[in-house]
Amino acid sequence: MVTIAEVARAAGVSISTVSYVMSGKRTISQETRDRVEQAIADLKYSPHASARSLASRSTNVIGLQAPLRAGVDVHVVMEIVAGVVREARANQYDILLLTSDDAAGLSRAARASMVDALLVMDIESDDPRIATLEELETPALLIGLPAGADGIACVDFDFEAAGRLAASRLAELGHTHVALIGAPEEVMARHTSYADRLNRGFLTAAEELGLDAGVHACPSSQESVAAVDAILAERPDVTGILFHNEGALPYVAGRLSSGIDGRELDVIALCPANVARTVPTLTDSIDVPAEELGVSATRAILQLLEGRDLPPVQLLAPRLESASDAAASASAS
Amino acid sequence: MVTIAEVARAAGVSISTVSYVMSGKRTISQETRDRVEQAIADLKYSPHASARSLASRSTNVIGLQAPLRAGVDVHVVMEIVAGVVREARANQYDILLLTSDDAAGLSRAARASMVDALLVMDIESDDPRIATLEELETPALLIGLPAGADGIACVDFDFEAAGRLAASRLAELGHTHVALIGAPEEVMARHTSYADRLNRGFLTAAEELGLDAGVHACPSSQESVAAVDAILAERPDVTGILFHNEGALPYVAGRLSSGIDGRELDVIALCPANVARTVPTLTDSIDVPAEELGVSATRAILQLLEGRDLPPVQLLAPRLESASDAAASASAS
DNA sequence: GTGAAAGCGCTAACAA
DNA sequence: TTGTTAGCGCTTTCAC
Repeated sequence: MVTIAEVARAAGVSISTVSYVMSGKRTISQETRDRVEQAIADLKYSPHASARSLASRSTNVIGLQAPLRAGVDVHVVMEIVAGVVREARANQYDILLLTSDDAAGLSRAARASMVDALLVMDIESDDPRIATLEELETPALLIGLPAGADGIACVDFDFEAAGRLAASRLAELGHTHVALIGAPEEVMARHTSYADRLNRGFLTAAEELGLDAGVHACPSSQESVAAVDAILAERPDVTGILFHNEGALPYVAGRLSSGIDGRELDVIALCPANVARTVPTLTDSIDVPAEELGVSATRAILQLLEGRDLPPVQLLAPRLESASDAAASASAS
Repeated sequence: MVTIAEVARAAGVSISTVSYVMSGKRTISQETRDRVEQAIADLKYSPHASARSLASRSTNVIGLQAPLRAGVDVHVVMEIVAGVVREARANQYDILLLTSDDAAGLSRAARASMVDALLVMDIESDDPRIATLEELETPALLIGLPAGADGIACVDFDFEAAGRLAASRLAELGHTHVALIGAPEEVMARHTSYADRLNRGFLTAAEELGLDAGVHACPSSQESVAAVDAILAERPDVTGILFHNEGALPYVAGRLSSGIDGRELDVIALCPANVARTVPTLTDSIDVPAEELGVSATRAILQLLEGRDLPPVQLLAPRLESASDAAASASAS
């Protein structure tokens, strides 16, 4: 193990000079800087992370609590995580991966000073972890939006606006009977924050627009086919659909796009653009900018770490993409 | 921040006693232990991770390099990661998440002493990161199996045996013309270790059994439907299929199970059991025990950390599950 | 522009 | 069975 002392000796300077060359917190003569940097390179020195964090009282690590189990929108979770890791690394931070469904894990990491900040995913409308986070002195940020206003900053995709956007788009297309086919029963039951908000946005906008609207749960399995058939049978006037169930999408996409029993349907899928692109028969879609969300959340928490102020809630606005746009951008790339 | 010194003062003992109470490396009288533990609880003390790792020269952190981008078997990756995190936590280790496609990230984490060991996923047959790992003094383990025997231990699912198993099962069912419909072109082209091995196992076993066999790439998108049709058109005698493409499975499952143009097909899907369970029309499947794989890999690297010996290659054996078994276990749970 | 030295909060000899 | 203390490798005052 190469230590800072060896680098200092090799460069013929003091330890503190080496430290200041690395941190840039002091002006150093060009000549000295060169010698030190040469020594660092020659010896392949990298500072010991723990020693550094013990002395500086910061770890340059962000704790990320992500839902890892298959079931809920795996692609979305993966992309958010990828965005978080990428943006963190771009700012000299690393990511400590914490298991979900575990409030204790959050305080453990924080109290052991393993992390400088916490990023928490998979938020429920009334999430028990929020109380834990509020007791901690560690900066924290939610990727999600719980029901109550609270002391923890939030960053998320604006699912409520997405619901409204879809409803008005369907109205614009002339539909009077619309349906949101969404998350599986379990997710709805847990009041996962995004499902609640999407439902609300869709239903309120539909009501304002005078549409006959309903929300329907849907399994993320092959059984989605039968489920969708049942929904359409039960509501024979429905011709406009907002579909938000990434797992079920592949099963039902072909069926929906070709219409059912001669009934022509317009389907708006709410999913990441690259998922939508794997389903060419889709008509419209609303992108869930998952990676961008991870990036935004990370930027926000980095702001907190710099002591800068932050809007308490930051929502990424939805954008409608018609299939022709998607095809165009796909062929362009 | 509560320090060990405050705990010591509160309990009326020296700081080393507190340390030894926590580590159990010294016998402590029951009375003293009680007082110390009480003080720890009262003050909500948790030891400072960096201070501890600086003094003890170990971090209790394992670096995990995982492929985070959507594209390759998202469910499988997630479950492996979940298994790793779970098993690591059960043994007092945390997981530092490193971005993939980045050999430099591995040595950075190792040389900064951020991790005690490295776990590397998404291995290609001839992976450039192996050379990097061999230069490091940090224990490392691959989840995957590169072509050449090398100094780094490997744990993986036995894809080659799975290929053989599928071929012989199809032979047993009476098929003489079989096909492996597998990963997308890009994955094959990269020589991802698992794809290479699956192909080899399937083809060699088929040859031994006198089957007419072929391997076909398949996109993980809706286009898989057309791709599969093309494959079946091109090889009109094929009636037995090993299907290994989780992304495409939902698109083609129904079609394959119902037979095509009156041709009856037997399809064995190679995918995690919980994915297979979401596709009720599947006949046979071979489980990819992804979470178990993560657990095994983590156990193996923990052994390395304890200085115990390890078999250089450890492969989880495939098991065939018929659809009736799967249905039975699903209804039992 | 540079150096000396006092910690940061622990662990693990060494001593009793 | 317990206490004292010398580090672990760095950052950052304080001094020049």
